[in-house]
Amino acid sequence: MRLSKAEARILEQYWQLGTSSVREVLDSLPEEERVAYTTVQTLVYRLEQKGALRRVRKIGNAQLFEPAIDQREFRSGLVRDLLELFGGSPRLLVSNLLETGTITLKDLKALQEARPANAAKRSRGRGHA
Amino acid sequence: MRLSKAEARILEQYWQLGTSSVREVLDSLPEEERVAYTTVQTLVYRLEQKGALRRVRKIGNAQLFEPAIDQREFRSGLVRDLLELFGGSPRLLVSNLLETGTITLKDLKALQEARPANAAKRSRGRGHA
DNA sequence: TCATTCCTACGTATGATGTAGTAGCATTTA
DNA sequence: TAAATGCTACTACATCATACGTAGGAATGA
Repeated sequence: MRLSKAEARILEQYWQLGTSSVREVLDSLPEEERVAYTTVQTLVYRLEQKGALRRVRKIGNAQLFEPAIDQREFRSGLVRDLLELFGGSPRLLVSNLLETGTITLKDLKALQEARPANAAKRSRGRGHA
Repeated sequence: MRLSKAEARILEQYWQLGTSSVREVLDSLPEEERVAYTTVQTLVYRLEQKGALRRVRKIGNAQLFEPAIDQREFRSGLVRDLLELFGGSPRLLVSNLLETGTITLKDLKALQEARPANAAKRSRGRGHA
């Protein structure tokens, strides 16, 4: 599933807010990103069509939606796509982070210590933040 | 500068081939990605307009192009964009790589050892792998 | 030189995306 | 209950991206 930038932005809000209406999402956007109600609505519909949101129930006549995909999985997809442009090498990607000073060796060390060995196994099946 | 996926794909070929013609790029694409000559041409033109390629000279009546931007810089831009969707946290990004098993602790260790401390300074002005 | 081949310039078609408007039903409220 | 408000569903439309076709000029070779 491929989401556009604007769609991803809305989905982000849903992850942050949890189940909510179009209106609530709109209101949650910072001033600078404010768009028309129907613009958000369209994006929400497209996200629903793509299976990224699902409608859960109505409150009054407002339809509530909630995320239907996991943020972690979504991000993994993004990373996967990006990796294609790094010749499939995650090490090149991390190298880039290091070279541009985006991340430091200290950061890496911290990550390693936070994740002693069995890290990979943890990744499935628990609620997200 | 923002490149589409297809454009980025063509630019990749240029980085690999160096100075070359539309025809050469087309021929260099693997079977599964083969498209029409004019499709590549369109992409090359757009890349030129965006300043990612520049025309260098003619051989016969074929125009030769070469990359006008650095692969490393380009990738950095991509990573920067991606990071926005990780709440700007490179550590979250690397966490994701670890959690999905895309990269291992061993990889990280290797990277760290390959780059003792002065890593950031090395990043400019040498050819890539 | 004349046919063939190749390249360029330009144009077309289609689908995705960003942004928003309108009509009308549902809900709330005077 | 009738007006006001809010939400949904549908539509509109401009722009971008992908992909390709065609016309015609340049180069090549017989």
